[in-house]
Amino acid sequence: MKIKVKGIENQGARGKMNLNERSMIVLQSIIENYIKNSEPVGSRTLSKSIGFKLSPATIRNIMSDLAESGYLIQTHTSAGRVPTDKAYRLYVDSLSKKPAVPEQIKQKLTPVSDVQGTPVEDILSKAVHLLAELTKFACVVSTPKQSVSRLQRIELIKISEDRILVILVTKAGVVRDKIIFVKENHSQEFLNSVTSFLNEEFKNYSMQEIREGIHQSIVSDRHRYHDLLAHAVRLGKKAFELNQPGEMFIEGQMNLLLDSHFHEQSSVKSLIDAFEQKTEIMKILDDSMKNKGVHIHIGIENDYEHLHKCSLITASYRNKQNVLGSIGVVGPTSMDYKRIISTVEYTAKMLSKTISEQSYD
Amino acid sequence: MKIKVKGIENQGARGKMNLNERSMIVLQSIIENYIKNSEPVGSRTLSKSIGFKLSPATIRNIMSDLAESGYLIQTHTSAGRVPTDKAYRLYVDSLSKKPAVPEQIKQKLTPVSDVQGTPVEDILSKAVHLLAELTKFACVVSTPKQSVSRLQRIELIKISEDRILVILVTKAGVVRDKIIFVKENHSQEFLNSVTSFLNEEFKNYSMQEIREGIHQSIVSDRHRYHDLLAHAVRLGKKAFELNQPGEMFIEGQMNLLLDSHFHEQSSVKSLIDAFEQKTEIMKILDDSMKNKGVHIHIGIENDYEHLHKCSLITASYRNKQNVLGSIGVVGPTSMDYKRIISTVEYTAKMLSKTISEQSYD
DNA sequence: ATTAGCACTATTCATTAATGAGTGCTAATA
DNA sequence: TATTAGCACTCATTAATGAATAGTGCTAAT
Repeated sequence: MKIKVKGIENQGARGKMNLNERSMIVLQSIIENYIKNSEPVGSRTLSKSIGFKLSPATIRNIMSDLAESGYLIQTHTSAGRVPTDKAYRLYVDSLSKKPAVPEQIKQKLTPVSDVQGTPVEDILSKAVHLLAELTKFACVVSTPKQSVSRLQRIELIKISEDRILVILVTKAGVVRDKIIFVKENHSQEFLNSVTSFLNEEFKNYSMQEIREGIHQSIVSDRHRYHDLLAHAVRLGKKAFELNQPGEMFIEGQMNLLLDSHFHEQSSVKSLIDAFEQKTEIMKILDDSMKNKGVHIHIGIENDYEHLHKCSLITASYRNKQNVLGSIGVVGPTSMDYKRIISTVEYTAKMLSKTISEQSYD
Repeated sequence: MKIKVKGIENQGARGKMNLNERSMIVLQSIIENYIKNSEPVGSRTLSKSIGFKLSPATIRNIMSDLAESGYLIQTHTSAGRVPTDKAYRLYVDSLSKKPAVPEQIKQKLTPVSDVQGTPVEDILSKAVHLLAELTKFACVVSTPKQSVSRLQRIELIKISEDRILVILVTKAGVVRDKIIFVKENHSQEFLNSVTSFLNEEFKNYSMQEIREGIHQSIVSDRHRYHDLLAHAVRLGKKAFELNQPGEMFIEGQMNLLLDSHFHEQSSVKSLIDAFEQKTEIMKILDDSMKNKGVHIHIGIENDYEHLHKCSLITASYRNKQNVLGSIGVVGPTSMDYKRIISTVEYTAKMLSKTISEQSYD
């Protein structure tokens, strides 16, 4: 009892603020050590690897305090200590300035911007592939959100008596096609009139706006062409209906299995489920579109239970007008945050740049 | 020495033909046992599980012969026996008639055919997903080969001053879009003329035929429209250039890692490489389009070294006119061939049916 | 031709003991 | 008062041992 109290007093003395500078450095050192070797780190090892001189005994005291404040845990009594999610959070928050992107990574990523007239999907797929190769973790990227994409062009092509091929080209350069079924047998000429009407009316509007405004439009313009309008609206409604729930490309799942941090069976199985589900990871990607910069979700911070054992680093990409989607890395909580964060950030930047250059405006 | 010879004589006596019927049954029994439990099978176990009465000793003799003929190997002296690739080959070749498809599998696969106006890619992706779920292995499917696809419709859409969006719709219902860059600033009206010329000229021809014939065409028709033709050919050449090297969807890679047969690290790593490479597996899928029915590649039979530890079961799918691509399963050499073969076959059939219904003709 | 019996072999499993990395506490030190 | 050295203690990992087990191959009997 007495002893416990003394320990707490000690901690109180050292940590007048949230954490005294020295213990902060120790914690940082532990984290970086653990990230590197993925093994619990003990006081002896640390005493050597740390910058300045400090005996193992002193470090043990500090560690003891850190453990009590919830930054470290022990897997068992006589083992070294392992950082908690709380520690990682403190660590990434304290990363003063984003570290420079290594030249090597920059070079590897140049192929992303080296594309002429490539479909956006291919660019995304290339980017996520490279990201997986660089980070050695699983990576995901969401395709541009249809709802915020602005219309560049719509085209209606008669395919057969009852089928019309709808082509939507967005400003971002995404081409979406879908086939709609109709009862009436429209001529291609008629479809052309509808097409040019829709193009005039809706160019530059986002899909969402179009979907919401398509009724409005009838009302105000009712007088002009009568028959045309009725059909145009009917076709337009079908054409602009959102069909895809939003896609996601995944790469490098395998990397996770070979990773030393995931040697436990259970957490791997969890992750597999998470990737099969898709929706939960998609949610995180969508969230990441709301704010600028890199987003970091560490272990337990994730709502989704299957992601409790891993961290996600995400960043959105955009063209000149809009935020389109986001790209991210899924790895163990003990990933090399410095490196991953800067890599993700840089990749997203390159992606934005490339897609912006390809956009129409 | 004497003994060895005696063994060979024994084998000779039993196997007047290639393999006497009884040893065939024993081999079959061993294989099925090993497929089920993925553990070396011994004479005692077999003596019980085999249909008719046969003492362990007799079975040992038979096994010894089979081992000498290269159908079985032992991992070590006092272990049971394990079938070789040669044995699996004999086994699948002797599967007299394709076993019936379990009702359960049929039910699971009905969703594939339950699609109205869905893009072919989505159908493929759904099929391969279901196949992976059913087989619990990794599954692949190749997208319809562009070169054999027949043209239903081509459309040229002016996107910006120097960019034209090309839409190719094939009979199979695949919509391919690509953007081509041009120097001249053509009007949309002009593009429309080119479009209808190309459509008239090339409808129902395969992409390959079109690519080969596009020169021919100029020559014969030289007189008709002059200026138009020159441009049409130039644009057409660009438009029909094959852009994609042929895609492939992969699903269920993770299944392999959880599989009991792949407990060795090395073979998993090999497979990962094989999937990253893609080209080698693609080759096998392409090969499978040349002949009807199910194709089976067992372990060492594969040219590609990384696939030596696994088997591939593939089958092509088609629409009414053409073989379009193929779908397949990648699993351990000790997979349940009966089940997998029939499942792949049935899936391919459903796929063909579904796609045929969606084809235009 | 088949089988029973026996000697022999290699794996697997549990037990034990030795090693070593690490902690916590106390007492000495600067 | 903060730091450090020293010591007892804990627990995981490793290696060694031996018993149990599943399997084979050979020989002799049926």
